[in-house]
Amino acid sequence: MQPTLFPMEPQSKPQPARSASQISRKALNEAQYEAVTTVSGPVLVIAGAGSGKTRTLVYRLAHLVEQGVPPEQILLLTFTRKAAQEMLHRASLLLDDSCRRVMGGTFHATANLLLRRYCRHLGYAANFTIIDQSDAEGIVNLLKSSLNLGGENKRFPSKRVVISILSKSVNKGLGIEELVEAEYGHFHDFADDLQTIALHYKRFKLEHSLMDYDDLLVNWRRILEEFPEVHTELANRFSHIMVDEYQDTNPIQAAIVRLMAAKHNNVMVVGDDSQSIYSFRGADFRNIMEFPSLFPDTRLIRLEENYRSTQKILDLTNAIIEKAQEKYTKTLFTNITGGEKPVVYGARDEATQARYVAEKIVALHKAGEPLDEMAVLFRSGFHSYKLELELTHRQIEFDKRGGLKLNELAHNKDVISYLRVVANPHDHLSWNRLLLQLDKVGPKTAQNILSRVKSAEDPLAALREYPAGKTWKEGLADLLEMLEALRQSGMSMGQMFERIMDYYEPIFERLYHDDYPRRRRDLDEFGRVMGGYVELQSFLDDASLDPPQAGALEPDGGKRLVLSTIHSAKGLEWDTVFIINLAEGRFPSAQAVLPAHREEERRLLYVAATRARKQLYLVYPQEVMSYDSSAAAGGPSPFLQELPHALTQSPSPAAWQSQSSAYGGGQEERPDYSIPPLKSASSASPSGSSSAPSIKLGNRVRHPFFGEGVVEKVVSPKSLEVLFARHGKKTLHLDYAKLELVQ
DNA sequence: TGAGACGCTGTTTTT
DNA sequence: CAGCGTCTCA
Repeated sequence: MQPTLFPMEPQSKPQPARSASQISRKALNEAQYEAVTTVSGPVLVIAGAGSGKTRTLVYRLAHLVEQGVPPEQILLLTFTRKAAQEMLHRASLLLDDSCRRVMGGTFHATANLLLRRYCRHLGYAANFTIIDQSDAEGIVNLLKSSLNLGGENKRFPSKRVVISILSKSVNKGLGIEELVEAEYGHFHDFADDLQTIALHYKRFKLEHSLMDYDDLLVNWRRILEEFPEVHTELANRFSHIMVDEYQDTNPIQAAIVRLMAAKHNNVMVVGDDSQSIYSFRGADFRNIMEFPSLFPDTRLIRLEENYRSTQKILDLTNAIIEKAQEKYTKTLFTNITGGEKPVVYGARDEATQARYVAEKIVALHKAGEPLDEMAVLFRSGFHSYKLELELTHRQIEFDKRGGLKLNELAHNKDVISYLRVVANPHDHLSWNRLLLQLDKVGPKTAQNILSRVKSAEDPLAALREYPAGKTWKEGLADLLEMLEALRQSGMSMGQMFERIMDYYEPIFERLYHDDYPRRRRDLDEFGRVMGGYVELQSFLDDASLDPPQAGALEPDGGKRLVLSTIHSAKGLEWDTVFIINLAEGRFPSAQAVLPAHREEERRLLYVAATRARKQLYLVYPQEVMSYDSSAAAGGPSPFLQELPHALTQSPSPAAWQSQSSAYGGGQEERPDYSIPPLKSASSASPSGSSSAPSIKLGNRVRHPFFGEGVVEKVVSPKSLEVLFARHGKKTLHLDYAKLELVQ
């Protein structure tokens, strides 16, 4: 996360082609070669998982430059900034450093750079602040109270839902009313209020020079659509455009691509409809299929040979996607033979699952597998907590990706707010946060102060004149003094951090008195990241657009195991992949009830499983505890149950012996539970296998966690559907669940 | 009007 | 378990 502004400036003269490399021909298969060398006109590449998509993009990049296309005229849009940099790096190895001058990054980061330059056309000052989702939610909160909405009504959508509705409305180009009717029927009564909030939200952002993620895209499109001279300038500037992960773009991004390519029409997009996993961000996998209608005479190229996984893994992933309701046929094949069938393992609970995975990793590592060639993937950030404990105990180093970001921690947000106010004094969202930190200042006072300085040219100066209450006069003066000091240029980012901490430290300790020592470490880490920047604005931009992972110090070169959400694992691959918590209620996520959402969850599993080169483990706990240690869910995910049995194997009992757990080893083992794979090996807990007397339809049964229930359905000789009084309907497998008949 | 205590609820994924 | 809203007291 170094400051990486991509050069926008001079266009260099065409580079003479370096030695005509035959690189491409040999290193590429026929379809890849065609994709690399088709440099004019629109091209759509449907690239199956592991089909050498990145390789193709990298070679094409090098090929273009080699053909004499000035790197500055190439625009590479990727899903993460890291992906762009990785590709530019690899292209520069193939050819030379000129590849580095290609303009590349995410849609959002590129929008940011362009808008800093052109946003004045839209009435925005160039020092606008980019806000993240929680900032956006903060605005909704402010509006809710100032507009007196939702107050007493408990059913009013939460700020989170409000923002997702507003965002969807923007991304899908639907009116609030329309959208609410279509997708949020239960909020029908609030459609008007939502409309009001939407209006004020928009106004608030404009008045205070704030842009959210959607604004970056929408405003990029607007300057292209509404300002022909800007459109011409930009469309002329980029002669070649490439877009990666096109299946995860939304209609706005599609429009941007169309407009940016309007002059030269040399645009290649790459993607895989089976791997579309961002519909919550407005993406629609059908977008990729519509590309040819956006660009007539599109050349369609399919990459279908998989170079990543063994046939045994591919058989399973094909089976996963085979079940998809809607799919565009694409047959993946590989020439990689051998390997093991994917392993399916039902652990008793999360602790056992963590232990199993950790022990397996240790064993594989001992057998020579480098730690960084293994990864553990999961649906949601918190799914790995137990495993993190286990790994920490065993001193296995890991990197966690996805989940909490450094800039999402409240105390780091505080620090960001000071800087934001310096960069953009009209940012009332940040002002509000800072004012609330003053002792004796609450929401009312903060609003009063802000409404008075609203129209001031220089809010800082205006505040100094403000008739402060005597209880908080001093606090305000200190704050202003600190901000004034930051505003004087000449301070390095490191010095700014020091100055902020001088002021903030006592406030910080008061605010977070229970655990400020722990939080202090995050702040120091944050300060170090900040110290790496030269420019305040680029630090703030990156803090929103490319936030560093919490707890992940910059890589020290040591090889580490990777823990990652599936979303953050997109595009990556490892020898060995564990997918954990593949359990009912967790994956697919319990929230995914609509068919379309469940379909996306299935694609998510597909993405996860196709990350594996040699070995794949699918693991789930029989019981999942929720935070208050009641049973919440558990048992194999429906996705697992529908997979053909022949494609997977159970772990051999000898493969891992239950040693004393690193944590909770002494915990009373609940005698009712046997560890499934060991059960047949008779080492199961004593009373475990005595369960499952013949249970019939209509019987009352007792389950150790779910309590009492009635058998509703006998699915198979070994599995039942039981309706529990307190936990609803569960499907239980008699080999795993200990059920007692209740007389 | 602000601060702090208490009790209820709901819990993805990311730019 | 945190992040709400609600309630009470200063």
